[in-house]
Amino acid sequence: MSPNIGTVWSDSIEHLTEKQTSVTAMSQHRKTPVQVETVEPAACSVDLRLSILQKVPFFSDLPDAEIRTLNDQFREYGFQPGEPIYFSGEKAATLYVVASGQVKLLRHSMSGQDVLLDILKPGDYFGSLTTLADELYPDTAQAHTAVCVLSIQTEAFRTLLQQYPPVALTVLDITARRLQETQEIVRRLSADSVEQRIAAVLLKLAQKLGEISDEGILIQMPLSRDDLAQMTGTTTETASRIISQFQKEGLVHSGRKWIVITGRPGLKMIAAAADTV
Amino acid sequence: MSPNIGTVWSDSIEHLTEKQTSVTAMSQHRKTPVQVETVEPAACSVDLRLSILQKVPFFSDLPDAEIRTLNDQFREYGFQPGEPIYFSGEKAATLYVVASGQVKLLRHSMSGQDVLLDILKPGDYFGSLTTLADELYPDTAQAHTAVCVLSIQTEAFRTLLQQYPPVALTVLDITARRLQETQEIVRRLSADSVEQRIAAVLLKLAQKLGEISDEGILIQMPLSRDDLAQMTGTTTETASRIISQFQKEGLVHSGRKWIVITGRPGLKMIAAAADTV
DNA sequence: GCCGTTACATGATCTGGCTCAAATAACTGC
DNA sequence: GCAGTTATTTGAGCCAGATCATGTAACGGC
Repeated sequence: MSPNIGTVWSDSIEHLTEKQTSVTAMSQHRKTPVQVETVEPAACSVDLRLSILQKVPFFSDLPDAEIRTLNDQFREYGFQPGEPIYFSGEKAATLYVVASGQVKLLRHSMSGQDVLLDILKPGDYFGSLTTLADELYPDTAQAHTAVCVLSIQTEAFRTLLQQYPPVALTVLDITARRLQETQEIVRRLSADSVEQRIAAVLLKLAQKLGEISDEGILIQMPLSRDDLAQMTGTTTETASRIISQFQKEGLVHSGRKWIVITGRPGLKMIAAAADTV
Repeated sequence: MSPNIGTVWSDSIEHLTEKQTSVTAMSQHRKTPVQVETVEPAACSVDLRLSILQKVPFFSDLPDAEIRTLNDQFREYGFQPGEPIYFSGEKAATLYVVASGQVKLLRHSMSGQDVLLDILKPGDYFGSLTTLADELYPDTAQAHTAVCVLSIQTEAFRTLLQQYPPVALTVLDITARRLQETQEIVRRLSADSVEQRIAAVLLKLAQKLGEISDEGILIQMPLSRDDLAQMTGTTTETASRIISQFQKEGLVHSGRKWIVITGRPGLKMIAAAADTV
């Protein structure tokens, strides 16, 4: 059997915003180039709430008036970096939407090893989407940066989905897409080397959170070797070694908790390479 | 941080059907105990179609009259074991439902290694659920046994979802559930040993396709060491070694392409064990 | 019932990546 | 600016599991 193999998803970076880095034009920086936005932890303004709800892909189809109504159904919460939003095993009945900042989604193992499933950005949803079975969160959500999240009871959300079929379809699309992406991760964990997996994750993050800087594509969030390791099913040490190697090869420029991609084509080669050459 | 860890999903086997094994009461069988149902490859009867559509979780809420209408929208196809239903990379615009038999869902890697994402049973859907992006199948669907599948154009299906919001919600629930399960696989691949992964997959398959026999729970489908390896991200040899070991420990009884679970509690211990004891 | 084919088993060897360990370097708070 | 803390780097040894190799047993076809 010789099926078509290939990357199916778009991998353009055209959407990336170019931000004028006022600091260190000579690029020999040692300080993090990541711009951590300091959010008032306990409240996002009403304006922010509305603009976020509009930005949530779910609701982008809805008329403004409807969104204003929805707005009342949501509550807002702020969390500090590292703070848990909910724990795996807790009773699950709430759906969340990231308003600002980033949220980590992770699963814990008996061995103590945590696996980082995803890092969510503003507009992404998480938590309990459906009123299934036993109603316990299978994963833990944790603030990665300072975040503001909007929340709604799962039941209320489902009523809403019944009311607006197009919204339900959009939510389905997003969930189906996430399933595809997660299946690709399964494939990578089963068939690719750690080096390939790390290259792939860097490219993915660049696509998702990348920002053009004078040196290359800055992944606009704090990203430690350990985060990287938890995302690729390896150890901190190995992640560190691989990043060092990439840096030697001129593919990335990195420091403490930040990475700039300087050789996207090279990383793509590595991520896609068949071992058997 | 010390979050709650634990199995969230129900793991009962109460639903398993008990089938009177007419063959080899003395259980020293060498021939496969798996009962391969021989289906007319190119056609499932109209009755079968209706009863399948009713069984599909999507439509179980719908009144019979509606289902009869739906029936016209579906076409049916038969496939022989090993035959591809669609290939990754092909243009995707069709949604399928398994009517009878089992379907493998897999992804290919450049290295030639295939990863088995799931084995679907009657009532399960696969193919293109949503009209997303570039419309290429990211995975390959292949008949595992002789199968009969029903198919509908993705567009028609979406129209249908718009018409029946409760159906859309059910589809969403199923997709969300699959996402959860796939994330659990990611966790296992990242954090568990091969032995644990194989034990877990056996239990999962037992829950899904198990049938009580006089010896234990028979996984009612052909299941080779290679299938097992592709599901757990290991090699055929290692899978074989682990099964041999399980057999020595009295946890399973197995032959060529079949496995009976004789020690469910033992397997559960292994699947759940923290390495650090 | 025999033969060819296809799974499966198992030994021997090799290695990518994990573990353990210890030294630096970057940030933070004061 | 200094001290303490936390992230990163790098080395050395080790091991689970991959690879390579070979033998054997089950099954299907005729």
